[in-house]
Amino acid sequence: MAIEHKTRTQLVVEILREKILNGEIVAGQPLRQAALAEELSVSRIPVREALLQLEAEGLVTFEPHKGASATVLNAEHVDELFELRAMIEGDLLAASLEHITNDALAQAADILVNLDSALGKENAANTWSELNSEFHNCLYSGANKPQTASLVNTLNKNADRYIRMHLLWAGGISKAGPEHAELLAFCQARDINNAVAKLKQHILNSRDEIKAFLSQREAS
Amino acid sequence: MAIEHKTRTQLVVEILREKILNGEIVAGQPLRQAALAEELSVSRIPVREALLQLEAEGLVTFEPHKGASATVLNAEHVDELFELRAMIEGDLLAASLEHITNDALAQAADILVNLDSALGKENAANTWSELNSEFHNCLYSGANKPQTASLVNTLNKNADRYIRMHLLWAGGISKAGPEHAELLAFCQARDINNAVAKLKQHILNSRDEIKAFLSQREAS
DNA sequence: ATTTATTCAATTGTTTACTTTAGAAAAGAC
DNA sequence: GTCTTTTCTAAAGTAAACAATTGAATAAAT
Repeated sequence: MAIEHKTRTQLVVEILREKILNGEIVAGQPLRQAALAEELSVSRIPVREALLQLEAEGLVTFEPHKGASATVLNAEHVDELFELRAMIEGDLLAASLEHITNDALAQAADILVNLDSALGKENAANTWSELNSEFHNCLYSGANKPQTASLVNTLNKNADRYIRMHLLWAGGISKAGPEHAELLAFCQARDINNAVAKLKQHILNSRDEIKAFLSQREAS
Repeated sequence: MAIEHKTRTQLVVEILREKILNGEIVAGQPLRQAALAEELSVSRIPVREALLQLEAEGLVTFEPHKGASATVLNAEHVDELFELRAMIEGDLLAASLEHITNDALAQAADILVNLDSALGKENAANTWSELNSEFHNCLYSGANKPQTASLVNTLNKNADRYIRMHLLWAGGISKAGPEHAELLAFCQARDINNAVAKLKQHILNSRDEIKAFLSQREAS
């Protein structure tokens, strides 16, 4: 198999994205091109291109002549983001369940086992959110809607920031475990209506927990 | 008022976007950085950055070391795109009608008049699609959902390519005129359910017309 | 003392020049 | 003659140098 040559831009995107997701780069803090370039041992060009891509993903804002910074996290953003996700992912799940394979469902079940056992471990936030994405993507694998799927992944990268924050500070979305199990059961039964309803409820519940956490945090 | 300094990248984005939307740049045709740079009298860096932004908008695909090209237009793409639009714009309209002002509705009515009269004129495709966007955005102005609104605008830039193509070759979406009028009437009556249903029907009708046109075109 | 110009430094935007990659053409092996 | 290997070229990726913009600090004006 051929070695895949990643461009410096792609590497910088991945590094910066991870730093934003895990909170190492804090929201609002200016991202100086020269500083990042030196830190990562590249020139400013790949850094600029990476920042541009991250802006398209919604993780960064880029103002001409002013510079870039990680987008700020707030309650209104959560509201809109998670409602969008509930709507679009609901649609995607419905389309997927029409054609999903038993293999995909078995794989989802496997991921669920790892997901539950990830909570106590080292680096829980990172691995949990990664497995969580895998689980959901697995359930959507039958949809055959590439644009929608890629949109969902972009939205999830934004949601991920809140989910990791919440995981880190509050120990996790309390209802996620049982909700995932129930969701999978409805999917295995190909019960589209209940599966979609459960998924939307799952997303909106996490929205509520995160909003509650955020407003509590803002108060102090 | 201060003079707004647009960066070269921004200018290149606008020029290339317009060329893609109006078909001057044909789908699949490779976009050579050096050639574009010379044509627009800039260096390759702003061209690269512009291509990256257009990729984020879905108008261009960018493959490392291979180069960029305008994304290809096809029936499956239309299907997914217009269904996404129907769902998201429906949601946006519902949210908007809760708070929309009479001023916004009056403005929408004004735009509708211009829209109808634009069809016969010179450059009909460009002005029609621009006014069409304005009309829809006007109806969504009460939503207070900035992320959703910006997503809708991105999706519409993609849809615009098909709409302009159809406008140019087939003379326009046949039912658009009366549908717009009916939609506006429901909005003025603040009849959310009927307005949303009409909007979705309007979007899905244009999907059908465009798909019919595309498959007919592929045959010949 | 407050407001308006002016200078200056930090940072971004852009160009030019250099390096690397991918894919086609040419050369060699069988 | 077909298949592998090598060479070469066009294009993309990257770096380093240069130019332009912003906003703050300073100076001037009323």
